[in-house]
Amino acid sequence: MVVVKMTEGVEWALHCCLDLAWAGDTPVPAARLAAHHGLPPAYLTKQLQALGRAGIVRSTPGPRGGYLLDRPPHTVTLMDVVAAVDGADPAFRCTEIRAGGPHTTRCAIDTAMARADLAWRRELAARTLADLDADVRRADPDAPAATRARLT
Amino acid sequence: MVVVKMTEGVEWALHCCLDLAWAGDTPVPAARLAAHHGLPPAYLTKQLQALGRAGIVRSTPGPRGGYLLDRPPHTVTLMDVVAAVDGADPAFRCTEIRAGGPHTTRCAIDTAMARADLAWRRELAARTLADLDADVRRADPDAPAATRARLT
DNA sequence: TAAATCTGGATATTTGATGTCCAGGATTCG
DNA sequence: CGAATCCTGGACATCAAATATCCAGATTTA
Repeated sequence: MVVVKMTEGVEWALHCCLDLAWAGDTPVPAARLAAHHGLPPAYLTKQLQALGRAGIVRSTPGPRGGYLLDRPPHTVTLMDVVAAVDGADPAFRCTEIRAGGPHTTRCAIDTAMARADLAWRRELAARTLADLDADVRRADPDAPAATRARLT
Repeated sequence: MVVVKMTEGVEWALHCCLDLAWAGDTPVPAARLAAHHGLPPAYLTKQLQALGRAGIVRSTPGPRGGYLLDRPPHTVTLMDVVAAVDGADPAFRCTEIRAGGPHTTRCAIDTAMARADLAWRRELAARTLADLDADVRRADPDAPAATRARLT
């Protein structure tokens, strides 16, 4: 019974994006990202591919290949990542059709829910990977370098 | 693949609460509410019971019994209904434990998500059944009376 | 007492997220 | 060139939660 539900995949994707931001221009194989977080590699692959289709991440095949962040961290919002992995479908679509006339007026409940959903998206769109990076450095300045070392 | 997911039950519960507001002090049986919306009666019952446990709705058994809204419409927020039906659990709990020290610092991703969730809840907590009623009357002044007539 | 209605638990069904596997293609290195 | 590494994409299996059904009681009205 969860109100705002996000797939686990979003959490993984966000962590991986931050990891890739720290890894810089060194490709990181999906298997290493998965191992770093203790995740099933075959499933994490799905999220990475979704990020790739969204243009957030880029991949290079072959030895020494792997994934790279394909855009500067300050241009990738959390909403971008969420939309890439979980889709950008409307959150709440009320099925009631107003019976009053020929116009299909939007149900009042639907409107209220859409407004709440918009507030949620706006909040996520206002924060980027660069913001997360800054937050982490504030709490633990060594964490990014340590992660980079473990991944590359 | 839905980002903000709410159970269908929430939609039903909201519609029923509005219906009960319009029905005033005349009890409406669950079966009639279900028929009005074309919903499975046995399942709608569950949502109504949840609303009852939350003190939003009251029930009276026996013939001429049914459900009543138990609080003035302007005191029932959409968040109240959502919490009653879907629970008020934390929306996003990031599993990463910071490795830096003895403190279990909250992960930056978790914090960002919590902020977005809060914005969503705040929006829902800012609107009441009375607001919805006003919206509906603005679009179709006769709808409340018509619904009341069909239900009582 | 008989009919109407709610209560709450047990249980089945369905849907979507989660997880696995594999055949194929691209790239690097020896 | 050949082998190893790595990604791609689809098909499929599993599992948890929402959805849906049913029923044996309890309560109230008439």
